[in-house]
Amino acid sequence: MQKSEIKYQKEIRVRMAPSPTGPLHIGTARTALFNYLFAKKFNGTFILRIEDTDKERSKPEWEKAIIDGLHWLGLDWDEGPIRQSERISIYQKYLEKLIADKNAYWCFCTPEEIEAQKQERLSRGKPPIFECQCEKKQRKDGKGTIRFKMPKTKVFFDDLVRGKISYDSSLFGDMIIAKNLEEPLYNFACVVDDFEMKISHVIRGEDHISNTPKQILLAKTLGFESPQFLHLPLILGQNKAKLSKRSGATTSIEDYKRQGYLPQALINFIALLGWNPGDNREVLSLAELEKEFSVEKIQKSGAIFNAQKLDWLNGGFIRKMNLNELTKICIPYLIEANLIQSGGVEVSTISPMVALYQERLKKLSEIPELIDFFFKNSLDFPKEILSWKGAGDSEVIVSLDKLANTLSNIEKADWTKEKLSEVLMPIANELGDRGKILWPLRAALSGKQASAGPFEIAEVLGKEKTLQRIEQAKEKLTP
RNA sequence: GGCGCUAUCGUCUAGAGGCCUAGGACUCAUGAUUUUCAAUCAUGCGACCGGGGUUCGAAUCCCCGUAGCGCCGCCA
Repeated sequence: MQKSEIKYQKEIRVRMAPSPTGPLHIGTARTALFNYLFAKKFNGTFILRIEDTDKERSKPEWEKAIIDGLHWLGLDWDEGPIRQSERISIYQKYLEKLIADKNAYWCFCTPEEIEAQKQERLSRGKPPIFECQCEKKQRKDGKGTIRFKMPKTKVFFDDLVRGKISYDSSLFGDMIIAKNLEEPLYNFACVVDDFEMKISHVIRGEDHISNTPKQILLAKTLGFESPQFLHLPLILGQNKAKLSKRSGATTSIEDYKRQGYLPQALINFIALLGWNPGDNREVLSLAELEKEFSVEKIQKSGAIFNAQKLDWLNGGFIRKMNLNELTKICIPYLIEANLIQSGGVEVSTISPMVALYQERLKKLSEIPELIDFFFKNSLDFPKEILSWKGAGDSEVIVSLDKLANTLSNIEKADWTKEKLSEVLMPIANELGDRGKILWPLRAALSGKQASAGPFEIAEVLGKEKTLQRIEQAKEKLTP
């Protein structure tokens, strides 16, 4: 399939058009990313348009959530947000023109009549569309809708990633473009705005592909030149269907943030879902994406959301972070886990603990369970954890005694992991099996099967607490 | 049901007719390192949907199947 060429002659203007009916969806975020990258690539303008024509479902708090999410991801726009709800008079003008020109008409059929006709057509193997042939001037409830008189023709368009696509509009029916003069509907408002805002390229999800011919015909009727279209493949869930909350997948950016994913990781990941830089690089920053982005490399088929790869990317970005920055964003998780009080702890107190787990962290939300032992006065764990390679209680007690004796001789001022290692390693080596002493130490200090190393933990804990925990471990083993 | 789109390891992908014994990444397995877990490094497992063409030669081009997905709202 031949891909069509991007028209450069006019100013590049793209838009991101979410409807504020829910949190920022991962698919919406990806559409935003590609629009953003496209604008950057061609030195164009990126516009944020809020499609809030649905009065019932649109909520200001969702608009805020979407805007916050976009900011968090670092996807900033050049114009907007422009709300469709504030442009009703513009749509009204075109609606009146359409009606005056007899390209649109009022339909007073009832929902029941419409449904009945669709069912009837479906039973005959025809597309379930509705054709209004009524001459009604009014409905009992006084309500009606405005329908676009769909021209019956073949529609062709050149999609920037899919190439030539054609449709037969005689299969469409006269679509409703507005509930009334004050309430335009998506397909119509979208066409008017794309024209009014001089949008040069419409970059959106593949689920809009079948709206495209309808919008092209509407635009043509209104005398508008249609923008170029670029339909992105869908993000799929494990079930290979469009990623949805219903199927149990996490879909909102807010939830990913809450789980401790970094915006860089999310951006990197969704960029790679359906696009690649043309070489083997996998880890890319937004700045690098801006530099490398190319329409030619956009995939045609949908991509299944692979959370394991996201985790891998996230872990990588966490490892590269500045420790203080990392600690700051970890603190809310510690507060939520009741390990520390809000506002009561300095970053410098926590950062040494975070430092020990920076390379073990995949998501921020894992930090409380990893470092909780630092905050406790006594550790609650089964004594078996202290045993290295099945050593008996008495054997472990011997090791712990030796540790207590050795460590108590180290000056508080010398209490660094280097010094601890210097003192303890010779002893551990003498034993032939370092684990005989190092494992009980680490286990006694952390109370965990797996943790950071004993010297590092001891350093953060300090001399007093270290010795105290060794004592507590001994008590556990003494009947 | 109609229309449209898509089709390479389990997943994300490289591949523009010979460079393909199909490359990389995630996952998984094994090993090295190591006091544990990570991290890191090394190795391994693993795919061209099927059938016809075209061609000296096809993962790549064409056709036909098949499958999956999307849309068919007074939602966007």
